[in-house]
Amino acid sequence: MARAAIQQHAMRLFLKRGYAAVTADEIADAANVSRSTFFRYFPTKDDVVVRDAFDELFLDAVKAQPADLSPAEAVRRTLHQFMDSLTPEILEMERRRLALILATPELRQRMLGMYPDTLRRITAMLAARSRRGNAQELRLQAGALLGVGLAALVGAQDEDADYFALFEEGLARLDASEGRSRKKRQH
Amino acid sequence: MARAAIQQHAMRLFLKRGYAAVTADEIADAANVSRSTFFRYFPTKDDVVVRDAFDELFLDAVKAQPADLSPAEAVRRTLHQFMDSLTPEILEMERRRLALILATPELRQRMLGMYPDTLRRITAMLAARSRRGNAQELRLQAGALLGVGLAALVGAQDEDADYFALFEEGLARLDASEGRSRKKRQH
DNA sequence: GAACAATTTGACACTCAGTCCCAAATGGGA
DNA sequence: TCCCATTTGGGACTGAGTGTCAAATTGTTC
Repeated sequence: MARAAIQQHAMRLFLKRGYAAVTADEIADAANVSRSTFFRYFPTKDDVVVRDAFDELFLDAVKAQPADLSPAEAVRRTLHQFMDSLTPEILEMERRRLALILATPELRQRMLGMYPDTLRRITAMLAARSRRGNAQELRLQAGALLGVGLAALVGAQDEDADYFALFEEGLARLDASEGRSRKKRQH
Repeated sequence: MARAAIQQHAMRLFLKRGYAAVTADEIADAANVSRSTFFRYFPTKDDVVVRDAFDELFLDAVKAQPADLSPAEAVRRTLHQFMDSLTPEILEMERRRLALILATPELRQRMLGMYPDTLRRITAMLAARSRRGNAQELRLQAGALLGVGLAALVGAQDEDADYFALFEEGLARLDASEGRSRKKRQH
């Protein structure tokens, strides 16, 4: 209860006035909890925004894709499934959350700071999917996927383009350049 | 003068007692400057460590590699040249700096936070080398290189292996998987 | 329903990074 | 020597994050 209230009010305030302009005290007040409680639920202010309920689900969904798909293709399909299955409201909220992160230096940095961890999780997911290939090889595949994500992120910022579209395009290219030795199905 | 003194004393203290345990005040004292001066030269405490004199040089050196080399191969060669040309003392200092960054969450995060910027600079460098290929394509190449770097970084941490060795191995693989359409020379 | 234990919450004080502002020092020219 | 500009230092302030301890809440057992 407290947790949800904090997150909700925090997002509302952040979106209205910008991340930096809202203090932890204010959020706590708005959510009717004390500052202490705020920091008990969210060790840092960043956590309120950056903590993502979806990437766990997302990785599980990729893991569940047919084993004969290349990593890039498996990610691409999962992306589609998510876009299709999420309600428009949730999708819209996620978009705004992502936009806030990208527009705020601290949050962007925080998200990028999780890359090593994300890479480990992707590596583990790939290992579960293929169960062949040594750790270093799998890490490189994971790094390639993250590299595409990063390129999409920067592209989205610099060209003011859609992140998901760029990401998907990048995945397709990655698939084409590395996936020649794997079977492919059509989408 | 002040700048160098600050950086020197800061590194000495960080390496001795750990990054978090040393305050900006202490560093300023040790370097015989005021706190204000410290923050005038280094906007954040991180900057003292993370600010890298080499990556500028490194990118320039990659840019100067023969244009018929693949990006991965060009980077690989530049890496070799640097390892060979730097004095052992400087190389050792760089290793310790990197080790400090990797071992310190704040610094690691800070370094990763510069990835978008690094990607842009790599993209610009690739554009200067090839002058063919659209922005998105070049960004993806840059992303691939950074992905390899990230994989090496994580591998170095998790397997307690040498970062540079892993990075080079990753570059070789990247070159093999993408560079089939380009000429190659032997090292 | 009272008494009790455990967990959650709040209040408060503290450290430290980072910002701002203004006064003192420094260091060249003319 | 005087003047100007740039560099330095000295507080004072904000806000994030930590630690401690007491009060409140909740659940349990008799």
